[in-house]
Amino acid sequence: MRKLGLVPTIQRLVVLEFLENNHTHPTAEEVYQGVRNQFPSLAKATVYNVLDALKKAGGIQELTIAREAARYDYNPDPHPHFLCRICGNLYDVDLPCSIRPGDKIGGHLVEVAQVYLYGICAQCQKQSSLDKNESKTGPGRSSASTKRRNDAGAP
Amino acid sequence: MRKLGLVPTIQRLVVLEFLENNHTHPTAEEVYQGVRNQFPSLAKATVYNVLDALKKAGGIQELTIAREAARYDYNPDPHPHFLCRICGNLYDVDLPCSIRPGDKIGGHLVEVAQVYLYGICAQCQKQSSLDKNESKTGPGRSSASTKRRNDAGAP
DNA sequence: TCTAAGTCTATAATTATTCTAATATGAATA
DNA sequence: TATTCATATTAGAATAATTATAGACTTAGA
Repeated sequence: MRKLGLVPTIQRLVVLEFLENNHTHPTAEEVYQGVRNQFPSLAKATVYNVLDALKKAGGIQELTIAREAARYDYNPDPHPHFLCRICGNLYDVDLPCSIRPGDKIGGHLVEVAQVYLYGICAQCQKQSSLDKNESKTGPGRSSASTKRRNDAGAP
Repeated sequence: MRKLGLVPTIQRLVVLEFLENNHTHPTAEEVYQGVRNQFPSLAKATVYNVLDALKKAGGIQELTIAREAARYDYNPDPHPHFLCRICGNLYDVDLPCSIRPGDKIGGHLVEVAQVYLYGICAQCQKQSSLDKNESKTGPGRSSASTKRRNDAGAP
């Protein structure tokens, strides 16, 4: 925490630890809910403040992959992300990126580069083909988890 | 408009025409303001509906490059975008993209791929070096246009 | 023209995020 | 250790983008 140039308060440590243990790229709200159990006095504004401070210090990164809410990644190094429009899960993706901070493109100085992919994740593809087979014999059920909203929007 | 499978209402035509003539990637609010002059009865909800319909029909694309508001691009073909954190302008960028819709990455089916770049645009770099020289001789002035909010946030 | 389906308008509601002002805490100093 | 100052936290209100709702209005096709 000190390496980031931040005063190491208990709130910051708790939030950072939560992100360290939850690589699901939670929203600020999800961080707030997840941390409330072990730290009920934590205010939601503090979650926003802490996430912002950590982001600005380079300890985490913020993802604007979905319009509804920002998501936070414990890993501050740039790497592509994949958002499933069925289940809403957000995955890290391993791909080489041709653009680096410091590059100039069309005269514009690049400081941050984000690659966001949208589609159907491996698990939901599998589920959807299972559902199709099921529907030949019995009543089907939705393959979509309702963990997050259902139509996580591709732009 | 019919090619998109949409009922060609006057509202849809006016919004689409506005985007055709304004390649600045406006927000829904900016579309609304820009169209009000020639069509004062247009409701803001209609702007959202129309933009959503056009997006779903594949006539335009929605960009979630900034957390504050979605932006809309008359060109529905995927291509990288650059957001300047000084002036807030959003630029199209010409870069080959290695990922195509239909690709599978780590088992995930990619339908849409977005590349978002954040930094300082060519014009603002120039302006900032001008300001530095100015400040040696006289009182400086901010180089930042206030056209949009000033700290268009990189994630 | 008549009708059903789809669209538009105005307004209210929702939701993520930011602001504000008071309080509390951490770091530096006497 | 007591004091001080800057910074952080809290709770709640405020803001702003977006979505939902309900009724009026168009559009396309018979």
